[in-house]
Amino acid sequence: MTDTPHSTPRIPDPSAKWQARWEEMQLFRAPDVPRPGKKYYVMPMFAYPSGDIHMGHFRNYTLTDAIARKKMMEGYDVMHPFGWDAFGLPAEQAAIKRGLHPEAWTLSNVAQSKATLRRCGISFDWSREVTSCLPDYYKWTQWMFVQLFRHGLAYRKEAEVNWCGSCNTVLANEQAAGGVCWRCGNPVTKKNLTQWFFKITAYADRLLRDIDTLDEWPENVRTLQRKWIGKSVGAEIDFRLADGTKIRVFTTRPDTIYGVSFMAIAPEAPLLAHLPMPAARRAEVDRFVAKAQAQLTVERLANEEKEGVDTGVWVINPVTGGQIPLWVADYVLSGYGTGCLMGVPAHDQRDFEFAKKYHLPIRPVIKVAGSDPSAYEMTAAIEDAGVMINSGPFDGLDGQAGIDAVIAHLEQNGTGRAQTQFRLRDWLISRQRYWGAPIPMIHCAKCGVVPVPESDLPVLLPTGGIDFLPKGRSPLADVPEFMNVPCPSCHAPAQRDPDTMDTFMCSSWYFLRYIDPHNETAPFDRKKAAAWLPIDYYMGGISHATGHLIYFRFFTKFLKDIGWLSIDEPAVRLFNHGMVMDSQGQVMSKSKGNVVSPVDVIERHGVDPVRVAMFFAAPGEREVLWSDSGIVGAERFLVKADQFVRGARVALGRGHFDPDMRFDVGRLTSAERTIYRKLHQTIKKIDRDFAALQLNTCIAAVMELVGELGSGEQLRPELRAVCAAAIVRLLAPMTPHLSEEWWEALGFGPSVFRAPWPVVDEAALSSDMIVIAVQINGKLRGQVTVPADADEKAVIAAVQSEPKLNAHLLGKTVVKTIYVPGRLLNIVVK
RNA sequence: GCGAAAGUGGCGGAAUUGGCAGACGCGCUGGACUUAGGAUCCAGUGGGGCAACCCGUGGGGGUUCAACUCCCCCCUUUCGCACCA
Repeated sequence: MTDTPHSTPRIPDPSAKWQARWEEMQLFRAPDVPRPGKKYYVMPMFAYPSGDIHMGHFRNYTLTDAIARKKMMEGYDVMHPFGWDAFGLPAEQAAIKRGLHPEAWTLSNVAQSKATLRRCGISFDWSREVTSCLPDYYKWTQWMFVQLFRHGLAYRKEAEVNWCGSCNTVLANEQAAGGVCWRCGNPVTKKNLTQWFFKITAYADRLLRDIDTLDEWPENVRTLQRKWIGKSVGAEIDFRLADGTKIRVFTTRPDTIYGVSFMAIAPEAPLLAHLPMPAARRAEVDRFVAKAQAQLTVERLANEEKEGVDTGVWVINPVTGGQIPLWVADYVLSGYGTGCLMGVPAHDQRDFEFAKKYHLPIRPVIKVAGSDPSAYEMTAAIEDAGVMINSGPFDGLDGQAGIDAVIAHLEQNGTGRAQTQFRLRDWLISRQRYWGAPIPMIHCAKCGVVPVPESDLPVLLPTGGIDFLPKGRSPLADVPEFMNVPCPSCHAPAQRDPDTMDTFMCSSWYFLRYIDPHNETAPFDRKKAAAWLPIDYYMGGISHATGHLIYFRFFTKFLKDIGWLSIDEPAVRLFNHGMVMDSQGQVMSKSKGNVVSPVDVIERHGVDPVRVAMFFAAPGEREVLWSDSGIVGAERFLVKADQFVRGARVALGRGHFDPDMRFDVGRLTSAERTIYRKLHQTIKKIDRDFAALQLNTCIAAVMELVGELGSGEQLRPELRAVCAAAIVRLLAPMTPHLSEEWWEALGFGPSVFRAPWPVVDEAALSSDMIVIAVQINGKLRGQVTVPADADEKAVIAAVQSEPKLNAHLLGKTVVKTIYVPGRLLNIVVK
């Protein structure tokens, strides 16, 4: 990125001076316990230390920085902490590539990024910094694991899991969405492994229900979470083989039980091996299962054609007693419901397609809106609710009544019951990688799985002499000094768990550690947590909608249940910032070579002009196509503001003045009144736009004000100085260093962030004359200026006395007039 | 395929939520000051027209005195989810 020699006057960058002052006065140090009702906890998602920070980080953190600073000026005890999400695969991969240890690589990135953030003047309370790969942090990550285990929410099971062959590890369901690895994008395969899971499904109902309370979260995140949790209400129904073997299905439509014409079971279903299939069928089924299992998840998703094989086994419908064939089908998911479904082709489109392909009967049993599907050949399934037909004693029952009646019947006969299913799966937490927090569990031949006693935490990740190259099994398994420990319970020789935890475990509770980062006896102090929580403003990217943002809600609820927290939800408000792209609209990435470093830009222009340019480019939630060209306007504006502020001080002469002095509008000149009104309109606009993080229009408002003020010579010196003091403070969240410099130049101290935020003078807003837009037949024809208290009649009279406007009315009849007080008059004529 | 969001000058974006479309800025054009201008200042800048006016917020319909805004259909882009029984 080249930069032409300077085409605008530079404004001196006072950032180093003020950053040192802030450090000295501990401006950003949050109190241990905030004053009641006066706390404000604002945080960006912590960062993955993958190198130095780029313009995207700069944007995110200057946004929370601006919020934090405004809240300080509004008199809040602000906590604005930061930390490092420092465990995880990329560090390992980068370290392997460079021949470094992941820890060395990670910590050097942390140091580099931190230096840059300090250089940018972000108002983080560095005394609360957390780094998830350090033992004083992951000790408590392990502690969390132990608590989950003790409360029955961490368990081991053999399961078919998502495996990334490139990262050589298992992945959580959330990390394998779409059948590809979240980190490297490689297709995911399935493996049967014994792994640790967190029983997040036990919280599915609460996680879903409480989404309704998150009314300051973006609607799209709430929708994504609802769908991800995916609640389905219905029934489970037991079908039987002739020999009595139960085959259980889940359905949301028990009212279609008379329409079942086949059963379909997932190729992965363990039950398949035990079914009494005829030999010829068995061979064909085995071939089909082998083929399905060899397929990658992505391929299977891409294949819209449903395929299956008849097992030759017959099943009895518990309600009708009818015999139906059991098929293996690749569209049945082994992980959802029971891995087996009842095929109702007439009322489920997937079943319909399957039945068409394999010529299975299609029996309509639901009638919608009077048209009886038995009477014609169906071309698609009817999935809407309707009246039951061809259903024996249930005929005529409608919708929910039909569902309830069938469930009642099933329950009476012990062949089924009401049941709710979730799409959400338990959270697979173990990883076969080195760079993570060791799972604090010990496997003893005699005692089974025993948690490491809390007094023995942390289980240190060995750092010396480890071969951490991925081999598909845990590197720690090959470190005997780590693996071999006495059983905490019987003291016999035992083995540690060789796996490490998913990094999302570290990020599920970091917001709690900020509250009490140096506590050595507990993850955090409950009283401090009660005082600081919940997070008032949480800033992050949309990409975490169904991962981290569900996990940290889960942790919050769990910790509440075990008495550590008193809140149900971790964050009151969530804001998804937009991404920063290069000027072509491409994502910045090292491989593309289009990464812009904030350091370079800041060195050339100073911190605050870059901040202004970034804020001014777009509202906070929108993406920004970054180019240096925006800085030009920012610099011009800041030079003007600088001149105005300094000029105002000079005009006033020496001595103190009250920056919040009110003026009696009646005693101001008309020019002064206009400016005084504009000033308070600006304050009002900024308060409103800031709330939505539309800092672009906040800056535009100040630009307008500065433009209207000009040199300010038309104003009495006191008013001019008051305007200057207001501008300095209104800009302070956006231009913290320059505002400090100006605040000092105006004669105030010690920091503009200890000064009060300007308050709107409502009396200043009113005006004696107002401009009314005039429309004739809905078309804008001009304006009239009338006294502010003019009524409709007076405005009409003003229009008629304006020859240009009146010309439109001559020879016409006024049909009606619409008057929007203070805004607009529309005259409809014929 | 389903869902969500978006589409406004050459560009980034405004529009008090149904009330003067294009605020603010970049860029561009002309002028001033200048040895110079890539500084600064002044003026202009959606399109058409000498003008009165006309047209204009992806396209087409509709509701309304009034539509970027609300409703219906379509197109494009981006992002989620992707057989969840």
